[in-house]
Amino acid sequence: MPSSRIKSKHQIVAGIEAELLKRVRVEGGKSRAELARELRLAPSTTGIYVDRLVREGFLIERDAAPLDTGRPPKQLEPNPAAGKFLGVDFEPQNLFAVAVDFSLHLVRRCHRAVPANEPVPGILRRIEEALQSVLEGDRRPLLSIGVAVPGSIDQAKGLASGSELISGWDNVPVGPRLAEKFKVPVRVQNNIRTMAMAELWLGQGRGLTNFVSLGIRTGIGTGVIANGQLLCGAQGGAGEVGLWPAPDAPATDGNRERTLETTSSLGAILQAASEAAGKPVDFDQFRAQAESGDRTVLAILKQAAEQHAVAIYQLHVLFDPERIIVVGPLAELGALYLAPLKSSVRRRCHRAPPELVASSFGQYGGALGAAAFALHEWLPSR
Amino acid sequence: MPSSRIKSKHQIVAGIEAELLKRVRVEGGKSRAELARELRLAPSTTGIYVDRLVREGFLIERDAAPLDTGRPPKQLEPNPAAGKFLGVDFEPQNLFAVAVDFSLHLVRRCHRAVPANEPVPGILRRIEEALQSVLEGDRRPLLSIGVAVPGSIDQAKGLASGSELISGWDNVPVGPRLAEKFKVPVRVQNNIRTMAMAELWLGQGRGLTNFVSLGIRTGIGTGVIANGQLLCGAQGGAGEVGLWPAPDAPATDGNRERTLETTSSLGAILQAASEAAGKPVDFDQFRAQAESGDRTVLAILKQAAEQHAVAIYQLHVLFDPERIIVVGPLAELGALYLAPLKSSVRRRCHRAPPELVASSFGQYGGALGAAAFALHEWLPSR
DNA sequence: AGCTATTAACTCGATTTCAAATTTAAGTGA
DNA sequence: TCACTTAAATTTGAAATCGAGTTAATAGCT
Repeated sequence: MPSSRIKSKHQIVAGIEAELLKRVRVEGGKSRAELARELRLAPSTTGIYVDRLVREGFLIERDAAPLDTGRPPKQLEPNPAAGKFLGVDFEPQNLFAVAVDFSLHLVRRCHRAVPANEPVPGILRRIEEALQSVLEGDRRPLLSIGVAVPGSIDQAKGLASGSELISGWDNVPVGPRLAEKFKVPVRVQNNIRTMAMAELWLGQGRGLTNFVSLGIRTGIGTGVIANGQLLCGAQGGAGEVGLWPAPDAPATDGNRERTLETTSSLGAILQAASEAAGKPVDFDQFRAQAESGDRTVLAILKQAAEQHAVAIYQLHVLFDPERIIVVGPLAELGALYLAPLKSSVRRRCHRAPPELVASSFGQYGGALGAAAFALHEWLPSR
Repeated sequence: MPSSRIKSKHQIVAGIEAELLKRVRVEGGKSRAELARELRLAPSTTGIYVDRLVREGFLIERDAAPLDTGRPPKQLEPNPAAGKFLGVDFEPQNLFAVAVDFSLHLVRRCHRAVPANEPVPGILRRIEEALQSVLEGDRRPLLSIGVAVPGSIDQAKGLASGSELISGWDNVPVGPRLAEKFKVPVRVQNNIRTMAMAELWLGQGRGLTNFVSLGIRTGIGTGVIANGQLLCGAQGGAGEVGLWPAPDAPATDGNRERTLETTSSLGAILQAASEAAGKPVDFDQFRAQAESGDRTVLAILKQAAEQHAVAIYQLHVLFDPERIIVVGPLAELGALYLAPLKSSVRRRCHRAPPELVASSFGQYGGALGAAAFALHEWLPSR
């Protein structure tokens, strides 16, 4: 494997502590011995770390599960009272925020609609306000905040740029601004990618090291986990498959180029449905019509699935993932959407088709992913 | 960053030694202090490691370069006599093999033509024979062998499978077979990916952590370096962009599907040129015709470049790489190929187009990459 | 020449981590 | 009840790594 970075002792120590906490969170009830085997550390060393984490209140010891044979292990659990993390997901029309405890269980959430064309300062204020609202209500210490926003992300500086859908979205200092207000580390990440994080740690991607999530909301993008790592690209702008050409798609209004996003995003789908109905259709109406078997609506859905299938096929042969996860409102339609999608993908594949599943998160996936991202990047301070 | 694996002490030690050697190889003349800063190790620790590597004959100390101020550092160089590595690249019609010394300098190479439809046992015999021929001629110890072959790769077992172009290419035990004959560790990797390795360590990708190489030979594939790591996919089958649909391409013979590979690989290009000429055209002839300004040939080239540009644009927005490198015979055509390619890519991009360059390796890129792969995976035995 | 500034390389006591041995806490069967 | 087995947790002495301080080697200046 090319140039894996060597870490200094301090980094290693913090990394081991973080990794221990992570493993206990992901699957509680582990013992020191089990962790030692998993991390290939000496049992004695693991003991030292675990003892410290227990002493500092991050882990708690439950009394021991019986075992067929041998001394029963003392089981470890994350201490929910150790602290909490916030996650917020902003996409042009909506703002979702969550608070999770130390074991990633949801403790609070909120949703706010955002007016179209809200200027950037207003957006930032609303993000702060939403975070404040999920922050209240318990006295656990706040440890870190994850923020999911559209566009390219400069993670080091906490800046967001270049979303086509928001004017003035350029070098917006999301990270520094929130860090100053809440006095904790803030991680900024693209919101399609945080949805992939949510899948990786809580959803359909648990235990996998190679998967692709295709997010279909106002725009279309992918979050890719390869070798267990999130792909961000050199400028934090990876995953913009919405810009891929879609030459086979039916023409939309003549001026715009035919891309995956202009022809087959949720926006494009709802617009097509609105045009067919002669009146504005929102997603709930669209869903209701689809579930009642409306032919026109189902045809629109199938048409879009056809386009998505092309992209999925391409991602499949490019990444050779273990699984491809469809994320976003369409995932909530179940077989109505997934069946035509799968059959279209299968038709294109000569070899084994990808394992294709729908996300099981609702709308809060992006915010949960942001919180999970913050949690997993967070290091127990020494 | 998700679940980075914690390493045991032994792994760390071997890893540090390998990393030190790597850095000295990539850029000679480094000092202990410089290496300590780069790896964030204590100078004392670095000293211990370097001393050991010098004692064991992997590094040699040159006397000290002057410095504006301060004690001049003892410069370190890889010891070319420490050992050598072999690399071999098999693609359906050709076999390239190289021997490199410990600092990755070429010491021997050879090329063999392989008859079309050569059965698998014959292929393996020819690979062994080519390796044997570059092995001879000096007495440095052989340390490891890298093998580049088409198809999906099971790296752990050293098996290759599933190339559409070779019948019977299924679970071929390349690694075990060569390991038994040559008694050294053998690394097997897909040959498009080894070409990316060659770029990463010796070519246009040096110093980058995010780039894409697009290889156009008999087939079309990509090798992607993301976060400094090579993407292989869950089954070692990543990068098969040759299977991407190419609906805009002109029709080839009616039966075959229109994919990037069927419409725009080197094979497809030469076939189109042959049809136009009414007689078989090989690449050297094609090249001569292109360089003499033959309109038909240039039109065929431009047509292909148009298709490649679509794929490059898609890879650009998907990976957000620092650079995209075109690899393979077409890269040798220089501006004749690159100019239409670049203009076509630019036409598709609304934002900044990718930095697009041609590989500077000749045909031995794959073999060199295989050797580099073996070298970088090799660990100084303890 | 002698002094100062600067950086490399080395030395050495303190700390971390390991591997092996020991202790602990159960179940099992005579 | 009491060995015997098994596996977790802990203890312990050895090996590794660190960080701070020391020495070495050079340039520039007086």
